[in-house]
Amino acid sequence: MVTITDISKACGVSRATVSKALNGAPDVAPKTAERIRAKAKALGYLPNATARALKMGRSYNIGVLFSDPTGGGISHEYFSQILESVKAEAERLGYDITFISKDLGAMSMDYYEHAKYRSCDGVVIASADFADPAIVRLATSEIPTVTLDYSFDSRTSILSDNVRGMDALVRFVYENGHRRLAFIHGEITSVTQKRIASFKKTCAALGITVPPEYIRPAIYHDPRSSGLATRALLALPERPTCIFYPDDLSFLGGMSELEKNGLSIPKDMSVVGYDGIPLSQVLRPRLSTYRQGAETIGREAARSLVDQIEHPDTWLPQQITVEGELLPGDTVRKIG
Amino acid sequence: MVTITDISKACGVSRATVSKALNGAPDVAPKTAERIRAKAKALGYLPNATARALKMGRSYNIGVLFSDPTGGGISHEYFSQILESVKAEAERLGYDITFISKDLGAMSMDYYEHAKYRSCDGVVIASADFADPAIVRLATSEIPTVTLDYSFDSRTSILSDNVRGMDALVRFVYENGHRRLAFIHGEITSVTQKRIASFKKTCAALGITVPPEYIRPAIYHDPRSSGLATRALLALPERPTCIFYPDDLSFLGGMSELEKNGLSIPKDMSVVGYDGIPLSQVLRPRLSTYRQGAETIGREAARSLVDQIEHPDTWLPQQITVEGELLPGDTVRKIG
DNA sequence: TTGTATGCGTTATCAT
DNA sequence: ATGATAACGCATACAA
Repeated sequence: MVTITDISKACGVSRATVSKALNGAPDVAPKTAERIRAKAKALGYLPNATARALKMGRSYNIGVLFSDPTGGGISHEYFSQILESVKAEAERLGYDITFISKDLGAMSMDYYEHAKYRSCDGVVIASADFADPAIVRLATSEIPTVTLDYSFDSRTSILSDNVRGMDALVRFVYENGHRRLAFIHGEITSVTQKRIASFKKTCAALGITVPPEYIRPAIYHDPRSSGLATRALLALPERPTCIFYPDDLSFLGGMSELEKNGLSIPKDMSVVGYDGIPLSQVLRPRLSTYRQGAETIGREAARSLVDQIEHPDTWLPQQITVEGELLPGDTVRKIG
Repeated sequence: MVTITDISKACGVSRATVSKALNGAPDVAPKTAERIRAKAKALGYLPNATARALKMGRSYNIGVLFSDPTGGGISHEYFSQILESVKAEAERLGYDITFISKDLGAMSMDYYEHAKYRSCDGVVIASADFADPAIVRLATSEIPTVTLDYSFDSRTSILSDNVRGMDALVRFVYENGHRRLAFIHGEITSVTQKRIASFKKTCAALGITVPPEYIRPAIYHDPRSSGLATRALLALPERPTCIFYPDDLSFLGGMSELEKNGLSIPKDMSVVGYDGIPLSQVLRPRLSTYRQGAETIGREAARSLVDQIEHPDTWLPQQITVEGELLPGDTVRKIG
């Protein structure tokens, strides 16, 4: 490994001068600086992030926390899109990303300890159980953090506009003549609560009455549970004309249940999803859904985290809401 | 931040003794060791991975390289599954993982330089363009590496059994009475070449003649290009009875094209995919496909890389082939 | 403009 | 059994 010392010897200057030259400090003669840089390149010098981090107290490394309580973690398209864009933006800003988890090898540690252990300059907390004390500890620590879809006091968060999204979906369905809307929702989280509330509120505003049995619990990203909920809805004396699914993937569970009952979409039953993952638009018929701005969410998360890291003085916590977009698709039939 | 020095002061011993005690060195009195460990815990001491890495020349950090030339990178279910299992196994072994990319912030570097910059103990190279000189540089460097689905000389690689997988699919289709098989393949890579060769070889072994126009190029994970290829196949004077798709996701492009032509699956056309991602088994009809052992592939990659890192003396390069499994599904109709 | 000295937190060597 | 000291590679305050 070629170090700053090697260059200093090769150039006949001190290590300090080399360091300055390499970092573009003003107090070094242009000619010397150039000579040093040329030599560094010739020798194949590479800065050592580890040594630099130790010295500067800055690792240029940010942690990402994807502890999906619902299981799959990264492997859901929505989250992997977010990860991808966090990664891209972080790298653009000069930061690497490291996964934060519990229990590294033999040592047992919580999220906060892991982040400290790796000297992360900050952490993006996505897809976590925000009631978990370990998450709370990290999110309320001195480490800069940005949370996704959940707000801690005096902390920055990036929020997908669940209220507006659900509102848009309900209105879209309403405009197509539907009046009997059923909603299958995921596990109760703050996101779920927002969606349920927005669903009910918009229905009320439109004069739609939603019978309690039209609201069914299921599990996010689990087609099976949504299939069961669908079955329950079909067993009702008065069936809904449109079913809202917790997410696009869960819709697939409903889809197979509907087909099993000989119902075709959207002729016999209209459906809408949520997320707007690429898959939803590749299906036929195209799923009517609401696309969350995963890419924007990830980008903003990285951006505001780095901003917080690099300008702690002028930084203020904020809730950034990222708007999505209604994807009309073809699974809502015009009726009435 | 509480350091080893803080503990040494609090215990009235030297930093050296503290370090030894914390690392379970034999040459420290059991009682002192216990006292020190208790104090460390009481003070909330956390080791500093950065300082440790600088001193020991081992970062306990492995890089993962996901530069999907076909675009999406991590966001394809197959790769995100691999990432997930690499991560899980690495963490189990005490290693964190960092993404390796090109061009971090202002500094332009290639993959090798990035890995050195972060002092990665090793790198898992997945989903990359193995013809890229930057990849070659990394894979043939002194850094321990493991490649997925591609072999470099004297290097360890984890290979999905593409030959066996394609063979199994062809035989399955054959047994269901099909004799006119068309194959839409992805971009030409070593994996693709293996699949095409295995397809042709098995067909030949079964006495099936495959007309050249039954072999169509498309792009992996791109439903649109597979849709176009499907259209071309349907336009032939003599249509195939079964179409092989490059992967499960690409099949969706073919599916919509088939429906557009009023063909139902598998009544009017049989199809098979490749990968066996969860999505494929949630669709109705269930896709007939070959499940690659993504989880095993990731686990073996992490395991053999760490083995190479920790036992460089006894280590030997090896090609590990991971078997998959035929998922019969319901998209191949029994004919004849 | 350049160089000297120091320390970031840790581990390892070698005395004691 | 314990401690003093050096070193990993780098950046910086300060002296020259």
